[in-house]
Amino acid sequence: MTGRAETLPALAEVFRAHGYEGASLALISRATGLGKGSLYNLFPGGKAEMAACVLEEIDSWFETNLYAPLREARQPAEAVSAMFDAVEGYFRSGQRVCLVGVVALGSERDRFGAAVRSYFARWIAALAGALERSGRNAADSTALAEEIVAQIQGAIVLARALDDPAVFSRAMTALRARAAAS
Amino acid sequence: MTGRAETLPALAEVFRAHGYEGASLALISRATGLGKGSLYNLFPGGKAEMAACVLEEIDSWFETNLYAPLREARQPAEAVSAMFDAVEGYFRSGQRVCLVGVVALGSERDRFGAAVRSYFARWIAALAGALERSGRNAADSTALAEEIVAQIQGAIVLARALDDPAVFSRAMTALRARAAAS
DNA sequence: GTCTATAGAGTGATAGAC
DNA sequence: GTCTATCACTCTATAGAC
Repeated sequence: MTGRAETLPALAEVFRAHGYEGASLALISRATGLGKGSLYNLFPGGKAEMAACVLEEIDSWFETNLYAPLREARQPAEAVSAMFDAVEGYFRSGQRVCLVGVVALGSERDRFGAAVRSYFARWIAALAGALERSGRNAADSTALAEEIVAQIQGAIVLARALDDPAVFSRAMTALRARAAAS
Repeated sequence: MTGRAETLPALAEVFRAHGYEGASLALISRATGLGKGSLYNLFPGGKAEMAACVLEEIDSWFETNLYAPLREARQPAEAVSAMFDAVEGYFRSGQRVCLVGVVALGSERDRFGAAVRSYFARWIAALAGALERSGRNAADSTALAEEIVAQIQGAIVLARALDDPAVFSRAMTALRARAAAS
């Protein structure tokens, strides 16, 4: 009696590890412990629906754990700091890839374009709002938020390329300092 | 009588557009205009050898057009500025993906690990050297070089995710300013 | 009986290797 | 072009819950 929710974490790891095209149903079947029948019962739309559900789950995790706190924080500076904690934990210091970023770089971008755009646009908007409420003007806040989100994505690429998690941690430390500065 | 060199640009575009797994021999055959037989004649190692050659070609383009000028510049500040020009042109304002970055994020990372690591390590080292010769201390130069290279990678992700080349251009403008600052 | 969940053989298409 | 392996996917069969 397994539902979609229980399979999503394993599904997400397969897509992260192999990408959309590389995640074969055989791999998915092995990773989830579910036969093809069960998978198609849970996800009638096949692989595309599986990926869409995974992206949705990721989106809602970020909404709950990052965006909402950034938006609602009474102490925005602390919320920004907490965001960096969450980011370091979630991406395992750059050893875990950002699936939404991977999709944005791949040829599946068009299929999931709306979800990808929304994920990043809301991240930037929530962060920019927190920066603004902690004393910056609107234009600077948006610019810095965009830089921070991009730097996080780039730090994942670089940490994996150099096979060195310290690269990711250093980048987060530098970003914290920039976010905290005047 | 086509050689490897003539097929590499088309090959590179296929890998950039579809990723390593998504670049099928059928796509490659169509993009290069070569039959499968010719492809295996040119690249006996198959798809893996094609990708390795493409990465090598990219590496040597960067070596010639970015790293060497950064290392040898008599006016390092101008060389850094020229690097940003080259980067904006090469990545088409973020509409063209960095294949080395894509490989770093994918499951093919281990296969091409040495090439990927070398590409980014040499970029950072060459840039850090130019920053140092333009007046910074060694530690700051390395840190800033790492940040800049990561930010370029992240700006590609973000520009594609938001489907907005202006995101990439803004990021490059901000980086130029940081590189030029004291 | 009707339902949902399961496993897995079997489908044609297409993969990469040669 | 020819090969075999594997692709995403369909379908049949079977299970237990009600």
